[in-house]
Amino acid sequence: MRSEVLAAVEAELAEHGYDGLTIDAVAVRSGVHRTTLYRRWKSVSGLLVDLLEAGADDAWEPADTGSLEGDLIAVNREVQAALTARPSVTQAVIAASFRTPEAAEALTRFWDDRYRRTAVLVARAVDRGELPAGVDAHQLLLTATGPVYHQLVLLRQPMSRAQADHHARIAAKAFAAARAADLP
Amino acid sequence: MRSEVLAAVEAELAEHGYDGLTIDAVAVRSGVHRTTLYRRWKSVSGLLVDLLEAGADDAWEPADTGSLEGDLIAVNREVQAALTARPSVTQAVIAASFRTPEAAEALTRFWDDRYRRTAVLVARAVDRGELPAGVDAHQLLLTATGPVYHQLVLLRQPMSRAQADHHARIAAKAFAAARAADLP
DNA sequence: CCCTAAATGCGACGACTGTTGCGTTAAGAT
DNA sequence: ATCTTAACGCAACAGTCGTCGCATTTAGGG
Repeated sequence: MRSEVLAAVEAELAEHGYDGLTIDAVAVRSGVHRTTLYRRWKSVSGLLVDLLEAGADDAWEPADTGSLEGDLIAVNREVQAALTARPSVTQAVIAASFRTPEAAEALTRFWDDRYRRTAVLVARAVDRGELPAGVDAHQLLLTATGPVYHQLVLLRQPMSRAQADHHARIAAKAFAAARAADLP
Repeated sequence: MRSEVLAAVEAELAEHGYDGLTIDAVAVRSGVHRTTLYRRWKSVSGLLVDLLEAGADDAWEPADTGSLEGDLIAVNREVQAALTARPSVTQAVIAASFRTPEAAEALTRFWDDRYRRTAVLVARAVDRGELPAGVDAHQLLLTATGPVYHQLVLLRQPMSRAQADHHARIAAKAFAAARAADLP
């Protein structure tokens, strides 16, 4: 039952986008009654939150390519792919997060978890001597991923995978350069 | 009449936020009839778009501090201030942009204009020899402002002015470092 | 096999949003 | 001053969203 409903949500999302996503459409497509949807998921945002959490891999961890630059490129490619997918569940939940607090909380929980897990690649880079100890992992990841999110979500302009790669390299070099500048 | 309505929109925005912003509330507060609001502004998004365009300074231009780093810091401080203001019209329009195409278009027009104007500080830096010719201004500005937007709008976490400054410095150094790396 | 409780289907209802037709008012031109 | 036109106020209306009461089904335990 849950899977049918979530599949219907995804299909509706692909066809009509977030602003065209309605409970009734999900009901008729999934064959589940309106009332049941309202009772179990409360709202459209609730459906999207469940879809997000259903798609969240509990075992997810960032790729280990052997270099900070490579790791950041891998991260940025995942971000770019998630935001340009059709339909993009991430984009939909972002949209929903501006309407209901539940979606906003689910999204911050999701990102909080992801950024926390991704921090290990910074630790690895420190161990390799690519970065100085004490680097703020969140700040570094923000430098790498922030431009990608901003371009694709807020500015609503295209960003190729190559450009996403480039921003990853900029972040890697910027923080490595900071280290070089600290040396005598 | 227009100014009273926009003032009412801003006041309602401050009290109830975007998701609590309703046409009726604006009508009673401004003393203008519902129907008139629907006819002239079409929707809540229309009101916010008008508020954004009313607040947009036609003569705006980025500060000229004499250095790329200083200029980017000034830009990031404006962004940070706009996003943490109470109420933040920018945040409200961003929220509206996920519901109606009109708001999305108005927002991209606004940012397109701002980023285009801000590009002059990159040209100045090139003239001063701080940056190599041919630097992609948009990419540089994205590196500086992207993290600020992402942190404050999507991640919904605080970012101090000092942190915004830091991201401006990172961007300045990253692109300047790229130039140094190109030199023999 | 039956009994109980939880979940679902169903129809109807109230609340809210946006629209329309019509009368009234205000502004500008001759 | 009068006429014309556009904008506004007003009330009623339709469509949609979310909720509620009740009947039906399903699952689990005695």
